[in-house]
Amino acid sequence: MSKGEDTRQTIIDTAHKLFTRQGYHGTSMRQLAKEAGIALGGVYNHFSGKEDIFRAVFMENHPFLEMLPAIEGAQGETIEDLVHDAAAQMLAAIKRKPDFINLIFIEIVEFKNTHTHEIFETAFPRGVQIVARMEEAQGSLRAIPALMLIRAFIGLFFSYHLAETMLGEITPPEFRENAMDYQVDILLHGILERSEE
Amino acid sequence: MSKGEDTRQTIIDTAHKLFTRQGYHGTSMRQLAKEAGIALGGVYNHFSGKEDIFRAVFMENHPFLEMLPAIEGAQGETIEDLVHDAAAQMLAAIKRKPDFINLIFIEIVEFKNTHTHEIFETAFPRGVQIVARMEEAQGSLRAIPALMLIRAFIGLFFSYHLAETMLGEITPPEFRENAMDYQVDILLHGILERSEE
DNA sequence: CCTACCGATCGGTAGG
DNA sequence: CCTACCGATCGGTAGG
Repeated sequence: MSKGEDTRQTIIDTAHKLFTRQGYHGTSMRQLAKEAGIALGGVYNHFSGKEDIFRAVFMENHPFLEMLPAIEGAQGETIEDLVHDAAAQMLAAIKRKPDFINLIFIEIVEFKNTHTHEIFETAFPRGVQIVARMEEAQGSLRAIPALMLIRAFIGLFFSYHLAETMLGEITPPEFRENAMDYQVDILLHGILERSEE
Repeated sequence: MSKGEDTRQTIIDTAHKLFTRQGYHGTSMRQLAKEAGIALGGVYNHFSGKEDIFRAVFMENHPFLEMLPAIEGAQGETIEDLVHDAAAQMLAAIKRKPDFINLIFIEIVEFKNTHTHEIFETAFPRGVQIVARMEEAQGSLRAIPALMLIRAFIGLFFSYHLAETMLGEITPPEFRENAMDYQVDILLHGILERSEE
């Protein structure tokens, strides 16, 4: 990696850290430059402006790019095993980068989703492949469009993460203990055909 | 209502509109004052500062205050009817105030949830009552803690709304058609005891 | 509730 | 002529 690419990556990583912790407008170019170890003016050799930096951070760290591999790499013989394994990997991805979903909030609040279509263009083909895989194994699944199943699955993690973020420190423990297990259980029960087990 | 209270309310309503559309840091005190029809300095006769205004907006317009009545007012003989009716009312509440959830994003990104505990203190007792009601009617419900059922139900709407916001304009229609119906169907199937219907 | 104004800091750019 | 970056400062705006 050249010196220039290295500096550019340092700026992106520093911006990612600061934006998710302090928000976009809450982070100044001066603070960003200082923490990245370069002068303010130097930032503009790599990016045309502040929004250009957010765009790069968003493209490199979008939650979908963490979630898709977790789903794609799920292992298991039965649907139950597949979903449980995918859920475990999603949970691990969330814990690895606990505030990566903040990027989506910034994108919605500050940029009105103007960058989301770029992410979607790269994520969509991979989503199609996942749908195809699910439809192959659809033996014991209920007759629900695969897109709706994926949406329910991904939605479960967004709402789980949102609830943990919002309520984590202020709710009684029984509101959160084993919450993920229960939510996955409800989802599984909701998408599987009823059968005599 | 006195003149002063009227002005205060105008500031809150204007701030609510601007914050949800432009974000917190994206809205200046000057713009807020101008759109509220008063001078910049006059705002500080009603609020101690910008954060104080957000706090008032947040307390008056928190999504929970829209969602709780929708759940509390649900009508129906069976669990299915109750959930379907509650879902319909939640959906109506979302459509009435399409970007009210942005307040939560601002609270998370800009304020790190510092105001959420205030909301929770007023919302919690009402949540307890809903739990009690659900446990009375728990005949055909699976053995899942009522708090987990409420969490799944509320989470469904957050993730639905988030998906609509993020993907609304850029996804093919089949990703969204009847999405709410399918998600409610999956939830219902997931929380109801299997029975010979 | 307004006019007038503050210390400081904002995102971005100058020449070298 | 290139790259990567500097110290200094631009015109405007932030909350108060």
